[in-house]
Amino acid sequence: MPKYSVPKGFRDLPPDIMILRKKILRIIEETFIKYGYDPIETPALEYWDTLKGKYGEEAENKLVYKFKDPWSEKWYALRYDLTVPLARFLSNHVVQFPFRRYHISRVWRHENPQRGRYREFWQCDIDIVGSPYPEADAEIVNVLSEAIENIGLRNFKIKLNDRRMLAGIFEETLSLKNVISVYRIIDKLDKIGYEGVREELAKAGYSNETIEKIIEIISISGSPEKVLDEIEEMYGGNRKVGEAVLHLREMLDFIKYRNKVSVELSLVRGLDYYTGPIFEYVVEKPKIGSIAGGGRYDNLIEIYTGKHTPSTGGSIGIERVIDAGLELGIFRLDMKTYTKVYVLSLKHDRETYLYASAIANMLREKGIPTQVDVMRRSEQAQRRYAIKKGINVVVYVGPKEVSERRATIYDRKSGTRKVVDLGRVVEEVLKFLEG
RNA sequence: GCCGCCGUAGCUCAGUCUGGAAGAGCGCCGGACUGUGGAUCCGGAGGUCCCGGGUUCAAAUCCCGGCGGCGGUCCCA
Repeated sequence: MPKYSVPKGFRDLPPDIMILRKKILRIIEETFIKYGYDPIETPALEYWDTLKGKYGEEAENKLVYKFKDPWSEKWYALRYDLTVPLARFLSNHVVQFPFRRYHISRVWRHENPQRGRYREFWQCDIDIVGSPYPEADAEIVNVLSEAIENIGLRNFKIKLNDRRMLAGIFEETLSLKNVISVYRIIDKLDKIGYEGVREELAKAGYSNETIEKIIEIISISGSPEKVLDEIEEMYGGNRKVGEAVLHLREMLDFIKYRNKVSVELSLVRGLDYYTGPIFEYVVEKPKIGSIAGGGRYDNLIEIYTGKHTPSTGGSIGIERVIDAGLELGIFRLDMKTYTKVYVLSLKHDRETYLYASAIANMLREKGIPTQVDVMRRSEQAQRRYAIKKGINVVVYVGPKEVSERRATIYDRKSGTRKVVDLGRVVEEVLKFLEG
């Protein structure tokens, strides 16, 4: 046990992990930019009043980090997601609609940590503010899908539903009491199966007739078009259901990854602020929960700005993407440093070190990440260091090189060694790096 | 939050059952080795045995409570 440890559910990220994370984040960010999204950042800390009442009872009572500032006596909270801070941001800034923004940053949730779940994690969030139309929802799904695919994860599925279908069917047509508990139960369908859902509904006190109706609804499956047809036939008379079916149909027309989409009435999602389409990305193989999710929230921003501002968005959870990719063997933690070249000093005198430093600077000027010895270590110790770090090109500098104004380049991959004039070092090193 | 397993060096763990001097491998640092060995060998550093209490002549080991990690549940990214 280390003497000083980090708080539960929080982690340090050492260089090899950070190098992988940054690579993945770069791919995601490039995809976002390609679709016209621009970055924003907001504070980690918000006033508790800002976040209050947006996520649902359970989240706010147990999951949001909140505390009283001992100096000002004010209540603060660490942000729980990036969507509510966006809504708050809009009350302080004038933007042009559609406002397409991305936000890649940390969020905090006081949950019990386990596989793929941490108390501090990063979300890669995109939103379109201002559009009520299904093509905006479809664009979010397309961007997220492409980003996930660009990372190298191919075997994902997109579960799609609409809050209006849930409300129309369960709350209005069936007029169920305590719908939240029903949502909780049907949300578990994937894990416990139809029998499990039946049992839990019975345990919760619902009549057999009601249970069979619920089962009938959530067992509608097949292609998205077929599912929507059936729902419309059964519940199209309900205004909310009709709106949702129409919206999802139009949305599907714009989705490039339609073969990955399934419309599932058992998809619920916890956050209170969703009002229309909702979706979740899941991978089958590592059992890791969802890797991305989102939906439409037409009423959230109005709370902050006073203006009705329909919006839609979603986010990718980077730690789950990484955990899944590592487990599937798509990613490897094989890069320990960005450094490409190590300049090795064979003698620990001022002249040799100045010469080594000059060569390193020549390489750096060409943008080649280069290290020199600052430990005055033996040749062996320096060589071992370079090997351990996976630096394949070593430039040897000793009294001979200094007096002859030369350098010896050693390439570990090919095992070749070459003595070159000082003026040609950069050029020759580049050849080794490319070869 | 609840249930289960676990906690000994930076990491993986042995030792715990049956109480009696704190260990191994890997990693880290250095050397053998005269200037270009992903080798081999040698040496060195590194410990609150998770924390607190109890039992005992004696606790890493037994008992109680806490904390932390992992898996499940809940929920979600």
